[in-house]
Amino acid sequence: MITNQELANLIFPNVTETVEDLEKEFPKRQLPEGAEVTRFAPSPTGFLHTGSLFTSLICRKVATQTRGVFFVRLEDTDTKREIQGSGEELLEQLKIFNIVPDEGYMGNSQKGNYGPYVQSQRADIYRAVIKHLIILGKAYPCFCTPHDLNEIRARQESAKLVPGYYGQFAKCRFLTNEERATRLLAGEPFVIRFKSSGNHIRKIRVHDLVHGTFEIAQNDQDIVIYKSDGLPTYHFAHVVDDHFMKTTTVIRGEEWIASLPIHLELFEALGWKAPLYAHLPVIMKLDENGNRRKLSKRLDSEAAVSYFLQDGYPSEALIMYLMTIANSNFEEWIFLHHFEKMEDFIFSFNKMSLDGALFDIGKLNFFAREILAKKTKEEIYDMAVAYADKYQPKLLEVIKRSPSYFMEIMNIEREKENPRKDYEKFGDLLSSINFFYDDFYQDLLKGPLPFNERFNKQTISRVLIALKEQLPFAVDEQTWFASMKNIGITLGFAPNGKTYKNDPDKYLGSIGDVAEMLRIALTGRKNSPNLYYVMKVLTKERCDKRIEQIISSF
RNA sequence: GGUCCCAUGGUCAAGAGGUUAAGACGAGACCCUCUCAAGGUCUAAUCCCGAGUUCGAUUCUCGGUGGGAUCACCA
Repeated sequence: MITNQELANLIFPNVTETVEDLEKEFPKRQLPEGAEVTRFAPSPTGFLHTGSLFTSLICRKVATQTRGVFFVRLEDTDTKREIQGSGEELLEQLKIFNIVPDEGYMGNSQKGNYGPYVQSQRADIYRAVIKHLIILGKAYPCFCTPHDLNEIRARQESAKLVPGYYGQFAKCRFLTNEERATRLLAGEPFVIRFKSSGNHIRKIRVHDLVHGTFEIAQNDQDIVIYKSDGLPTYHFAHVVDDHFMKTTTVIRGEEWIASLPIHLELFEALGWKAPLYAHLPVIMKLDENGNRRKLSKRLDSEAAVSYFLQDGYPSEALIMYLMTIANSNFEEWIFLHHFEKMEDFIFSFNKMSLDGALFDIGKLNFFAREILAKKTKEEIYDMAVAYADKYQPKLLEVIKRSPSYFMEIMNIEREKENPRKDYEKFGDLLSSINFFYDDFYQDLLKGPLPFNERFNKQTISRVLIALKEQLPFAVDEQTWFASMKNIGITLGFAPNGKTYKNDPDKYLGSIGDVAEMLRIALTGRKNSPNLYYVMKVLTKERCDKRIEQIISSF
């Protein structure tokens, strides 16, 4: 007769640490009343997902608000899917969004007393707990091959039964310890399964911070907790880690609700108190058939946080947008606070909507414009340089030609009550300001200029020559504009659009046409910020040269 | 398919047993105007369906429908 203890020793001969030892090693945290311990637990399988940013944002917020702890744990038990370096990348990207963990995995180091925070370094801990479960008779080795498993599944499907490894189908749970030992000794590959005592006919009540209380079927699957590669599965690692790391609130995506009964049963089997759970709605996207689906990293560029970084969105804009999804009262709050100090907003789980929001890039753009409009020219400069340095060398080169010139450009109609709101991301900055730079301006001249065809070249020349005499370098905006108007009138243009429309035969055009000629001559395009300021920034020398060049090209 | 979650304009959504059913983004119109952006004013647009409870249901209950998530030695 082989006891569970003997079986456990046979499987894990070198594991001497017990669960009690571990409990001593990881005592209760000393934290203020009401402090919550949250965690973000990504797998290093690629770049940061927008949904993960959302989750980690809320984890950070909840911990900060309650003076608790937010830590990061790297879930790298799937060695096949692991992408080298992506753990560090994840951390870096979180930092860009001001989401910095208090402890845990920090990229190249680890911080805190509840580690290690990388699952592949916790093998001894998992083994100790599994050994404990085997001794308790709540876990057993399973020798079923993928082939066996497929067979079971096929039988269940044809009999229209719930698929899986449970009850009578869990063949290996009925093996005697002698049989187990014999096969183990023979070197048969195995996994360890949890011996479920649940029944899916029975329901359990579960509590969720977002969804409230609801009923769900008990788990009855003998899930794998220890893989043949010696690493735990997610379910088991979650329970063990969040227990020993003293997580109070597990905040994760809604896709985990279905496996909640497994986790709860595991906690119970180990005699541990389960944490609070908050299952967040997933961010959705409309597919080509008009159906909603979860943002997919493979199909949707906006699923990867790096997409927004590459485009040069201000990081605050994405966070602000995500906060509107997180809490329905946030938007009103941030309007009231003029898009500032969003860290002062108090997040609450019950202000969270229950169905996943469609990702709305238009709304993100709106926040981005608001945020950039609020920045000073110095801030814009710093942000632009940081962006360009990483993603757009050409932009960096242009900015560095003269930081002060760049700042003047960016400062047009900025320092006022209602600043311009035409920039939303740095990715398209260069194309909107390039005409301020002579080399780009010359490139623009290579194409046809968008002069109104109603006017011939003589007329345009006459207008430009006259205006050139009155460029606004010694006068204020009103004075200059009045003088442009006068020049226009002298040359046969109506003082405003209305006058022209009422009597189109009497005039060559309106003052708008005059301004347009000048604008095209100076900028190569029909739209630009206020001409007065554009000219000021360009300097008299440049304006003169450009006008002369246009006239002589006719 | 089983199980669970969800359901107010195009999107994000507030809302209470009786409301003209907020607000924001977006769209459209007008004003301002040298164009654009901004700003101002205005407009259009929503309670999934069916029963039940009730004097009264978009709100409560049930059923349907629709959408989503999940059913691995992945997390």
